[in-house]
Amino acid sequence: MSLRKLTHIDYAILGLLKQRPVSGYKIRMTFKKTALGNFSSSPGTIYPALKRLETLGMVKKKSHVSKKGHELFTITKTGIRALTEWLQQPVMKEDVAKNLNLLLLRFAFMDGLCSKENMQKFLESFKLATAKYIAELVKFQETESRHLPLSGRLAFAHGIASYKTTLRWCKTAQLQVSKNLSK
Amino acid sequence: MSLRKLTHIDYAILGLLKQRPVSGYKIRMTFKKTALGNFSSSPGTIYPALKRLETLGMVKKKSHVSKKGHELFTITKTGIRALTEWLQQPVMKEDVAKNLNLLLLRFAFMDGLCSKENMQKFLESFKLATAKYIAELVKFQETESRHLPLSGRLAFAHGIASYKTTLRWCKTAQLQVSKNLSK
DNA sequence: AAGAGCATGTAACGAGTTACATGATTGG
DNA sequence: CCAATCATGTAACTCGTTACATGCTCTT
Repeated sequence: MSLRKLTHIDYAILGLLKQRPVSGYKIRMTFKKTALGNFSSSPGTIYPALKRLETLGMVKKKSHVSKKGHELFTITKTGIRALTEWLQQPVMKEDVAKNLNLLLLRFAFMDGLCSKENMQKFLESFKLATAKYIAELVKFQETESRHLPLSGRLAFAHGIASYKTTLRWCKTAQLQVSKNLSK
Repeated sequence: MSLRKLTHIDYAILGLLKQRPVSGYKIRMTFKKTALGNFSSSPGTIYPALKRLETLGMVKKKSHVSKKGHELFTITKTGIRALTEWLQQPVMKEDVAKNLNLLLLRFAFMDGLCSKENMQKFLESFKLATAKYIAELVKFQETESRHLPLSGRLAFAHGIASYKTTLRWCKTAQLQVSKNLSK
């Protein structure tokens, strides 16, 4: 029911509300001032998004704090289900290439919603997809890169270095999660 | 005149056309299959964008290759001017936080349009902005990070590692450009 | 008492997505 | 000759951006 697909911001909002109920303004400030800053914090984005989520039954107003002009939003069971489904979506290689931040956001939200096993599964497929993508990039570099001007080659090299960092991160994250798992 | 601001895709198209005249379809395939894949390659994006750029006088059809259904586009002087201005925009710290790829794209396009001195200036401010941003992230990590769950902390650590890689890249890029400058 | 910051909203606009539609050319 | 790929385009829809508008609350 109502599997109308949500936008990235919708999921980011759901993830925030999962941690604790907050107001629209708090959400805006979070998007503005924290590392989640790749999302728009403008009122014209947040408030319509909250309204959308409300009509979908994924968030609810907790209005007994009715100081007028300070409305807390809570995530509903439906919202939690949608969020969890999103978190457990398989890691696609386009995600690695185009939406890396989103993958990290998904991972960040997993605590408390996904089992450690699911987190491990996520990290493993993340790692594989990243390694595969790096291989593609390196192959391109070997064949085509000489035709690029210096700045182009350097920019391309940044991409490779960046994904290698991500690959290393996957491995350390796997270690950390498994350590946490066993204690 | 006509300083109506262009979108990111518009600039990406201009940058491609600067290298050599290509068809709309070629542009689509480039966005689809190369590392520029963060841009949409759908016809509903590319063809309207080309039309927009054409009415702005930034690209022109080179239609003597009129095999019907294969129209090459060329960049005009106006287009080159707009592209160059964009490349020489100062590096803002929001760009580092939100549009890193765009900064790299700008750098990739600089060869042939900007002087080596301008490229050096770009890299220097890029490096400073990145270092500043890393400092902010580390500060946040020290104060707030303990309140985050494990997956949140790890995701945050990815951000820091990633920007450190970018910082290192800035330095090596500076070296490469200066080497190239002296020969 | 005034101004800064908190807090919520709306309306117009532009751009990207999706889906559809068409036709030419090449390869098996 | 049929399918796949090349190649271009359009229309409906939704979302995000920008700019505006309102009112409360705290501090100085």
